[in-house]
Amino acid sequence: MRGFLAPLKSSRSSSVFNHFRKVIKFPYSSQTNQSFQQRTFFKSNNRDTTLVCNHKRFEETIHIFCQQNRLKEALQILQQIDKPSVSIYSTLIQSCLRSRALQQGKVVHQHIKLSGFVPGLFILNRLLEMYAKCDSLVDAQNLFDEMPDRDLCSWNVLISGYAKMGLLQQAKNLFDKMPDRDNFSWTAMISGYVRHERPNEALELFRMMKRLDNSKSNKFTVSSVLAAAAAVPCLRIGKEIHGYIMRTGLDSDEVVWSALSDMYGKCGSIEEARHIFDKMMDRDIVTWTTMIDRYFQDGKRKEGFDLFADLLRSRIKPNEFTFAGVLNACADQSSEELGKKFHGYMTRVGLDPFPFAASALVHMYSKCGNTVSAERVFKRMPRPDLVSWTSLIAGFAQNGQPDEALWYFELLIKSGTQPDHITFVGVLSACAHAGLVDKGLEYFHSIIEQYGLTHTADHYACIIDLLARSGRFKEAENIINKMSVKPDKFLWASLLGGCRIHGNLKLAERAAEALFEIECENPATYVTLANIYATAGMWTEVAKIRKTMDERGVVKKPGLSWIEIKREVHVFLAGDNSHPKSKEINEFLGKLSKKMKEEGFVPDTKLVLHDVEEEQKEQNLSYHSEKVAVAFGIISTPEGTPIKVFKNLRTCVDCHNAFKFISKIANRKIIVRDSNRFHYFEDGSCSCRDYW
DNA sequence: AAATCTGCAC
Repeated sequence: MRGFLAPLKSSRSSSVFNHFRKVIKFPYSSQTNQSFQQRTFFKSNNRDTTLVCNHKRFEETIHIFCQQNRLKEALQILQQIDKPSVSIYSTLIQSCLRSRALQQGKVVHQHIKLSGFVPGLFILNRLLEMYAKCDSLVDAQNLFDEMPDRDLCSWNVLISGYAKMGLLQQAKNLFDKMPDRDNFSWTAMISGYVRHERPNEALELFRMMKRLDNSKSNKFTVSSVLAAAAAVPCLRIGKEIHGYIMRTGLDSDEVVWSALSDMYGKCGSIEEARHIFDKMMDRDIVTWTTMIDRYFQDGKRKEGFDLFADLLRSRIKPNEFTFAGVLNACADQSSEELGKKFHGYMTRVGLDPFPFAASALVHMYSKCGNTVSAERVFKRMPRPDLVSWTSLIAGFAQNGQPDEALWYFELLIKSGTQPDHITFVGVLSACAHAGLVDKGLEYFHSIIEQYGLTHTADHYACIIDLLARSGRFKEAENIINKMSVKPDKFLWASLLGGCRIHGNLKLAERAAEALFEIECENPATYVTLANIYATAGMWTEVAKIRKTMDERGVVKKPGLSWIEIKREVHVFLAGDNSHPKSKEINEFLGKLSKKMKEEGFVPDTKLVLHDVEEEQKEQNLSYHSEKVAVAFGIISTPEGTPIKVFKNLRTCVDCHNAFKFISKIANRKIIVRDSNRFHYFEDGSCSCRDYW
């Protein structure tokens, strides 16, 4: 580069020029040619230097433009050269491949054909790869068929291109036809299966490979096959491969170790994964991120954050994937303060506009109930992708801002982006939150009619939720009876919930029966059904359900609520008085209850089985966990501060009503996020129009 | 001269 930029000595340059003048076409007059040189050669060098135009320099210019991804300019210069060398073509094709520029790649291919250059296998394979990677398999296939000679590489490039696109059958056909196979062929085929979620076929192929020719496996093959074992997931097979790796001495590569650790993590053996992680000599950011995320997915938040802290102390820099995982963990426990800290860090290192990281930020702020910040992050994104749009829409929907959610959806459509099935989950739940049944139905039908997508089980669950909540059971049943996919547990649970609100006993029994078949261990189904019977005064049935629960050993999960105050998370369990301020909280709640009764609050006594907590309440002053958390929030923050509380289960009806009164009496905005939605209470009313 | 491990939205 430096040599190229340095001016040539004039005496030498003229002879070089003469040497090449025969093979260079000059479409410009000498005057224009002069300015052309300066324009192309010295973009990055302001020195006014006299240069001689020669073949070599044209080629070097092309190399530089390719390095800078300035394909258009490189192609312009290509037109000036009569007989480009192999390396020029190779550089150009590689550059097209890198920027996935199919059209420019075709121009180069055309140039090769017209220039009379007879491409060797090297160039042809490059072209083949370019077509395969630009997803233009028709061109790749045509070229492959035209090729007079093919080597292993040609086959492999085509196979790995076919396999990556998901055309596994075609790839397999090619693979079977191959005269000879090397480890590239095997790896391409195996990783194709893994990538398209067919791990068992990948493992089968690996077994076949071991049987036919053991020497063909290398670090790439075993990494792929470990990913297959992780995807099943099957610890036994994973351990077998681990043994194989040790026997064959393939354990010297970092990526293999990384895949190994990942396999153990995914197969549920996190200690073993950490053990391998600790033994690794040279951990890269992928390894770190994998390990940290594994902890989070295992519900081990503390270990995850601790490891992240270790990472920040190391010399390895976290990337946007790392932050996406960590922010997701913040979102799960709604730690806005912690999330903000990471946001600040991301801004400092310049990671915040990356789509992956920005979407995670939008998600985190939404899950913490801060749609203002979520929207701000979104608006700052240079080019928001579909995931960011969907995060924002879903965030507004969950936060009781359906108008904003639908407004952003319309904006998304106007921007020309095609929504996907997940976007519509957000849209439909926004309609549910707003009680917009007909609008919801309209969107539901538009999924197929306007957007050419198919209805997923999630869409059906959403629309049944919407119809059942508003008591439109006939329509709900009609949809269920002619659904294109099997109704899942979320759909039945929505229907059951709707039946509870409207006291539809017959349909409730159908829903509960279906739920018992899918997951007989979920206590929520028993409790809801019992409550429906209780409301109808059918006490024998209630007793029967209690008995069945005992027999099957079904236990209601304990309700858990938490609140973050000054970066510290306080967790409350119903009936648990271990918090240092327990006495104060109970006193406050006692006073509050009295005041609430005066204001006309009637505790809901019909719901006998909804909670055991309920029954004990009057006797020992043990309150629902979310009530305790709210009370603690009120007494530990200055007047006027909004209270944000989170619960692992769904908020109970009684508390939902109580919070309306509390928001008025204490003059506080109360925000409760339960397992699946937000509830906003202000001055005696709640924003959720869909709740109970 | 081609490839292997992480991964945001419901």
